[in-house]
Amino acid sequence: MLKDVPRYECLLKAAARYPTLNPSDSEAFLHLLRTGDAVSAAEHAYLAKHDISPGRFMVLMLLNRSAAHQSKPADLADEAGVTRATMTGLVDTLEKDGLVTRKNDPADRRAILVQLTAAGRKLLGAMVPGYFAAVTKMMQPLNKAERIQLVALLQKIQRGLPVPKPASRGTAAAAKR
Amino acid sequence: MLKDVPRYECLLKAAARYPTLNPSDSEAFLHLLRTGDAVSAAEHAYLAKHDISPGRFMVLMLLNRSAAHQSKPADLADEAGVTRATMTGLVDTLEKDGLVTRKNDPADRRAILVQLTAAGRKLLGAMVPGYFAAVTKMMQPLNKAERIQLVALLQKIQRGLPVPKPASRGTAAAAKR
DNA sequence: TGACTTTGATTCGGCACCTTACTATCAGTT
DNA sequence: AACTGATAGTAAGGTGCCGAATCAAAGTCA
Repeated sequence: MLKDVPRYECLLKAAARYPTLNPSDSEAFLHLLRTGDAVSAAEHAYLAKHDISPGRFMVLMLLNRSAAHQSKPADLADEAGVTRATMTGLVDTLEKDGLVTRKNDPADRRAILVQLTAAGRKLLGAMVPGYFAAVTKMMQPLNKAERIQLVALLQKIQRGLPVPKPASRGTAAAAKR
Repeated sequence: MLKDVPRYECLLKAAARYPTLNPSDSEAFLHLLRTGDAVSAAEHAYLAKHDISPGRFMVLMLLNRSAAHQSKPADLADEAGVTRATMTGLVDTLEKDGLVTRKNDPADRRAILVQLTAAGRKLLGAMVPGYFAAVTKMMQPLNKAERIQLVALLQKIQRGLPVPKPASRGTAAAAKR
């Protein structure tokens, strides 16, 4: 992802060739992509120290949040914003590492329940405090007022955007009616 | 990527369990990740209409920017922020689609030059105006003052972050001395 | 009940990206 | 000229994610 955002004057020059290019818009767009990517990379780097990917970490956090420490893959996929196929893969590797187990859902024989194991809870206990500390450190350069401002600006953009995509099946059907 | 950012009150509750969790920081962090991801997905969706990936598009844009419409893969990789191995793959598929060609660099027999073909220029001509228009549309919800504010906030965060990572080889050696 | 649509989970193939490990080539030192 | 070390490009193998296709089990409605 683009090592350096072009300087504003370069954008101005480019705008001469492309009438649809708005330098200020493009600048904001590029910075948003770039910073989002950098933050995401920093998160990835922290999680990698514990041998876990962002996707797997999210699954663990979602399970940890639920009272019974268990959920159906389809629900996890919807909450995490990934496809069910992807969730199958995530659960596969988590299970291989002994962090979750699969068991049959007594209420629906098609479904299974993914459950956090003791090892999974232990791993979370060991890494979650450091995770939040890392998040705080990343946001350090902004004071509280600035953070609020940032959230407000991001939300404005967000609302104008088509909902991400991995709608998979559930939401597609839900949207149709 | 997390379909809905948790509401602030949920973050407050979570903070009770995890002393290192700062709700305001986490909220900003989550929104940044989420919006960055959504914007990137929107870009991806636009480019997909022209059967091209963000990575390949970036290569075409970088080539288009240079006067001779040609560059060495190593330079492209550095500018695009990907590894050289990844650049080999990107150029492979671009070449397969006839958008660029590889030729030997007369000045260095290890190197090659990647060159934009007429088809590549034609494709860019057809899609770049729409691309910038889409960018502008995404940033529509923000007025100019807000965009400037956003860029300023993002830059503050950016500067506190470790430089992304795919340093590959060039910068690693450069940084060592 | 039987025929339909929906939903849950999975498999498969594909893409983009990474790291690691090579083979050429070049450039500086002795 | 030979030695050393950096650099150019690539191949191989792995990860994370997606879309499409498949199959079993529910749900729905005549």
